[in-house]
Amino acid sequence: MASSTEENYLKILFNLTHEKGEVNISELSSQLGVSMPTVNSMIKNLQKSDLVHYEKYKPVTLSEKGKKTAALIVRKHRLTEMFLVNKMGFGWEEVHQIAEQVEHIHAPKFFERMDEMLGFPTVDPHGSPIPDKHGRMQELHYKNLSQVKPGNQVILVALADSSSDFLEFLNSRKLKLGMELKILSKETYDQSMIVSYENQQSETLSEKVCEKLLVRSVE
Amino acid sequence: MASSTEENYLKILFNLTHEKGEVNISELSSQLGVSMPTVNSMIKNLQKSDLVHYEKYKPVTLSEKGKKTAALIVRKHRLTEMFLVNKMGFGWEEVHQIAEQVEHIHAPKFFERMDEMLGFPTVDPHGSPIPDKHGRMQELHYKNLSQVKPGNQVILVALADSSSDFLEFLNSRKLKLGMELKILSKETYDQSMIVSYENQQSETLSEKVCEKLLVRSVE
DNA sequence: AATATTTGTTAGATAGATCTAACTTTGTAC
DNA sequence: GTACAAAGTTAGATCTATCTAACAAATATT
Repeated sequence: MASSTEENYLKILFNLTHEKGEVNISELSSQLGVSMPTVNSMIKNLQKSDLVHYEKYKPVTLSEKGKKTAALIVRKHRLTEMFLVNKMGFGWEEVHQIAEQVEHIHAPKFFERMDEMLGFPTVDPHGSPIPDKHGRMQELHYKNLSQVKPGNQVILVALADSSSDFLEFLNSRKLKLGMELKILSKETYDQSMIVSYENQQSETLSEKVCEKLLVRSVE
Repeated sequence: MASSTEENYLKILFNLTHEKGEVNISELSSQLGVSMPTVNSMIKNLQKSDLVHYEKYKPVTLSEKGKKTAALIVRKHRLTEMFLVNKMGFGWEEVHQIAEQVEHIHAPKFFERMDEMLGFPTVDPHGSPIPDKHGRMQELHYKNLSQVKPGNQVILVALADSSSDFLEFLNSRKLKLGMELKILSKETYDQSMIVSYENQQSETLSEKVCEKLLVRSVE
């Protein structure tokens, strides 16, 4: 069984694979906050356990076994976040650090009970999909708000950044998942957007923010 | 901050101190499932961090700092067990292994929320006291059933053994905390007792079992 | 009291996860 | 296409938590 450390490598490998497609040693190194030689030697371990494919100087990829293992850790993380928000009254900006620890607990029944109590959710509080108990995750490819043309109306369905800083920013602007957003205009100079929502509130959102807001069109 | 390993040493030290008064290296060794030299060296570490007092060939004792640290770990363990039973529908025989992992999570708010949701319980599902958030634990000194004379009536309030084997045995005899028990007779040969309870059910309980059932007199 | 048993200690080895320093390979830029 | 920068690797050290083997102290037994 993988150690917590190995589980973290697999999880980050899984997330980076979905975000950027390719994962190299230096990216892992900075995401994990450890030196490159450390990553290098750990990747060799994971390779010995058939969890990753690796060739010198090439990007690292998860094996099928590694993908499944990683997906099940991500599942535990996201179920935990959902449980903390929906059953324990935490704000979405508070749950990441806790889930980061709970995800390493080995107790299938514990997570099955969470799942049941939550009514088998398919996404977490940040709109990220929750892999099923076999480690299968539906790939969701949403547009981000910065690609939407002024005049259009969309629904905020997920976030490309779940850092507490960003979540607190969204709280301060009363932005929540599920909201209908109307793009009023876009500034050509800095790509910032003026967006109105819900109770006619309207806000200016920088390009940096718009890129992290994932949306789908209103049917 | 103490590692999970150190936390386990402190917790077992705390529990053994309350159960047996004195704690020696060999007892720790068998309870933790590690060799005596390992315990010896870890105790020296804990001593450096002022968590225990130790002199060669003498029993180990917790310092004030160690007591508090240990009590807070026990608090997390017992709150978790209570949460699993009362809020997540687990049986009392299933929760120990899970709590064993959850107790090492560093997230004060997580346990405060559990505490609130549970209505600030003072004992866990096995009747053991839950230390408060300052690490203070009320000492409960219950009699055990084997010391009760035939003819008397008592209430089952706690267990001196929370192993799943014992808990499953209690399940099979429908024994639960809070039940009123009447001692009908005691066998002089093997100290086994015939006890009746609730719906007039009556059972023979061996001395070994009676010693693990903690009771108080009916007022 | 002498001896045997249990308990505890010391020394030295190992495995996991990390680091720094030094070197190599790959990719980029002029 | 050489040269520089970025990315990756190797070697060797460190720290934690563990082990076994050998020895020493304390306790129990006769």
